[in-house]
Amino acid sequence: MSRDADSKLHAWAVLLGAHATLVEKIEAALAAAKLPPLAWYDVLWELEKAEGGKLRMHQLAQRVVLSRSNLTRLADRLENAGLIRRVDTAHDRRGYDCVITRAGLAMRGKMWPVYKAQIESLFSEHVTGEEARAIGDALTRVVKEARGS
Amino acid sequence: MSRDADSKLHAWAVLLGAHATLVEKIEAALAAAKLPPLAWYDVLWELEKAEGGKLRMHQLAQRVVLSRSNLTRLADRLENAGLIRRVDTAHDRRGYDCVITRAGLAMRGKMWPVYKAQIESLFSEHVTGEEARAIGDALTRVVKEARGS
DNA sequence: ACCCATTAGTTGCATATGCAACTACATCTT
DNA sequence: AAGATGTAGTTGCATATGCAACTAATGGGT
Repeated sequence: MSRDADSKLHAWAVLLGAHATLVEKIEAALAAAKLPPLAWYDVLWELEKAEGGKLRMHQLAQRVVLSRSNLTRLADRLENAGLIRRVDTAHDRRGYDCVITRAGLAMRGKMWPVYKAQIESLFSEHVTGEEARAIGDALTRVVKEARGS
Repeated sequence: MSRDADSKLHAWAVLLGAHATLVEKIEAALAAAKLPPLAWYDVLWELEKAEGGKLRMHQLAQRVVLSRSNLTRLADRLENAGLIRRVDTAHDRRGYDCVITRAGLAMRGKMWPVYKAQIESLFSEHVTGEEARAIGDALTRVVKEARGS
């Protein structure tokens, strides 16, 4: 039991280290290809996945796990770059829909191969299929609990 | 094979989400207990683990995965708070050793229970021992490769 | 011994981030 | 239908972060 507890704390520590190391390398690869940072990718991807390519600001903030104030400015930059647009919604005059533009779709398309290549060489290559499934299952459960309750 | 590739990409995506979600919650818990952020904990812990409670700046930067410039200022804050000290090393007049102070040890001791409680309720509770071992093993390998080559 | 490339660490600058306060609108309660 | 309460999003401010340029010291090659 204490053995288990230790291996869990250890797993968390290693997860932190792996995250930091890989994200740093991925950001470097994107920058080297003169592409925007990972945060931009996340926003574009969430929008592209969403029904009609649009989401409300607060939904987007939740999905990319950013404070709302932070998302406001991130959205400013993306809008400035022409990759998204803010359009008024019919039903709630307080808020907007963020919509991905044609240029946004193109940019995500350009970022993905670079990103994917990094994930594969840094992560996938060194992880077995079984481990990947364990990671996916376990962390899906973790996220669900953390957000649900 | 494509099945495997997908589950690996998926695992990475979930890992990113889990990291963001949990770190956010842990930071909130530390702040609520009027304790310093996670980054401070990392520095203190690396120093405490190290031989003689001291490390060179660049070693510390590597271990906490921070750019050197960033570590300079993080160290400033910690030094300012009396938790670490910078002392000249005998052998290299360019650099310093960062040493953890008595107050630094005490602070890490105060932070750990709060941090640990969060890890357990957010992570350990929802992960089996087997999954934890898979995560630890796989990501240890990943980090080693990413840093080694 | 001397220069050159390298390494350690800090700083200027631009950008990114979170919190709390704010405005504007929506919704609930009575 | 009016006022209280809550929600959407933005902004001011303080802090945090990375990159590139800088200073200082080391070490290797000749």
